[in-house]
Amino acid sequence: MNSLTTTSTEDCLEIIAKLAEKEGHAHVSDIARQLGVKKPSVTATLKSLAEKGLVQYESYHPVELTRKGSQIATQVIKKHQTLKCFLTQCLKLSPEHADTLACKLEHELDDVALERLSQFVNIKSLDSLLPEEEGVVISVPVGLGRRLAAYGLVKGASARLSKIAPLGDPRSFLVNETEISLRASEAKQIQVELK
Amino acid sequence: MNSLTTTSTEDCLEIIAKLAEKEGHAHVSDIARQLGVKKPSVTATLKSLAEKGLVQYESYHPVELTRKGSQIATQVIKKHQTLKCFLTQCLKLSPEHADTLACKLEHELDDVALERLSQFVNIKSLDSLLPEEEGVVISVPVGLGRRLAAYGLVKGASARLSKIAPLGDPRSFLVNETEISLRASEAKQIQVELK
DNA sequence: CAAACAAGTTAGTGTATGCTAACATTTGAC
DNA sequence: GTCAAATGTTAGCATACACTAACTTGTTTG
Repeated sequence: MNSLTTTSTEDCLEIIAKLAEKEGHAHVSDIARQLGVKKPSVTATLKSLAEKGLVQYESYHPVELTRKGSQIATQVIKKHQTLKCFLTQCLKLSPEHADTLACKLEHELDDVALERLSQFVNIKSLDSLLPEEEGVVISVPVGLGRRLAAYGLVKGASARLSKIAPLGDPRSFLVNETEISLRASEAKQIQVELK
Repeated sequence: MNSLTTTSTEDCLEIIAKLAEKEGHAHVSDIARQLGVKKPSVTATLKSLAEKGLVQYESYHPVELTRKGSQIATQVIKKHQTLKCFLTQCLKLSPEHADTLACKLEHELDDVALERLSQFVNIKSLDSLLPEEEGVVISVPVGLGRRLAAYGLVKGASARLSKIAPLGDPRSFLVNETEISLRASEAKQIQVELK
């Protein structure tokens, strides 16, 4: 009856991903603070996440997202960013307000609605950029973040297609003046907002 | 810590309001069906609603919304309709899909966001209609519904300002060819979508 | 390197929500 | 008017989520 992920499950994965990205590791205390709950609640949630195979977790040890967990986190973050875009740009809410609200709405947004909303606010995946289009990166999948950040491919960077590859898979993009080569499978997971 | 109304509380009030409007009374069985839960769950919810002063309820007797309950129901329905408008018109979701999703999102939408979303999809309150504007009624507050329906003021009816009253309170509207006089306080609660 | 502090966990509760099975009340058909 | 079906309720239970208090493990620092 229950889906695999409830609201708090998703929230927790999302925060673990963000912390891992930013700090390299996710402490129980930090998760608790971000989530606005007490530490024991986090411990309990982590156990349940571990049972579902979404994180790798042993008591007193650092938490890691599994592949499955990363995928869910990436998807949630995608929804969050798309909603935030809509809330700030179309509804003119403040970034803080938009974040708060997006956090609540993201769990209800199904995939079809996400797709439509993306189109509506002009968000594409990096791999679907056309030659003359330029976009601002708004989300990078969990896991790829650390590697790509080194090349300047971070949230807020602007990206454009630099070379129309000869049908080839590794495609080149110009990110903040720097040329980066990405596999199509990677580019597909990166969201950009068209100008 | 808890606000007065949780998701299921609001859902329940909303459904009671709709049933009362349509059928004149709200049966436990009907509420349960609409809400997608079993009857005992509804009984429990009604008790908690009664404790909060949102419904008048005695075992084996018909449920009635209190004034406070009606206000909340009206507000929830307003959010629902506004979201539905956005989902169907901007995101091109089917009416069914939009209803389902709106039901989930409506509980998270705060008042500021509702206000902005209304502006965005061009929804006004009836009392703010300008002389040349015409709008389609999309929600009528709980309680007023039965009376106004008699005059043709129902969801889907089109309305325009017929007489610019001399600053006067009872203002006249032309609803589907019929002239209706409304108090400003009433007109303010009726939502219309501009064409 | 040990004590003190920080970080994390366990145990025990509480609330919200929903369920099933069994019981009670109403209502309507004869 | 009585009794069966429909309707509604109670009791008992389960799960998700969050809390506090008390305990354990890890870390840091003198």
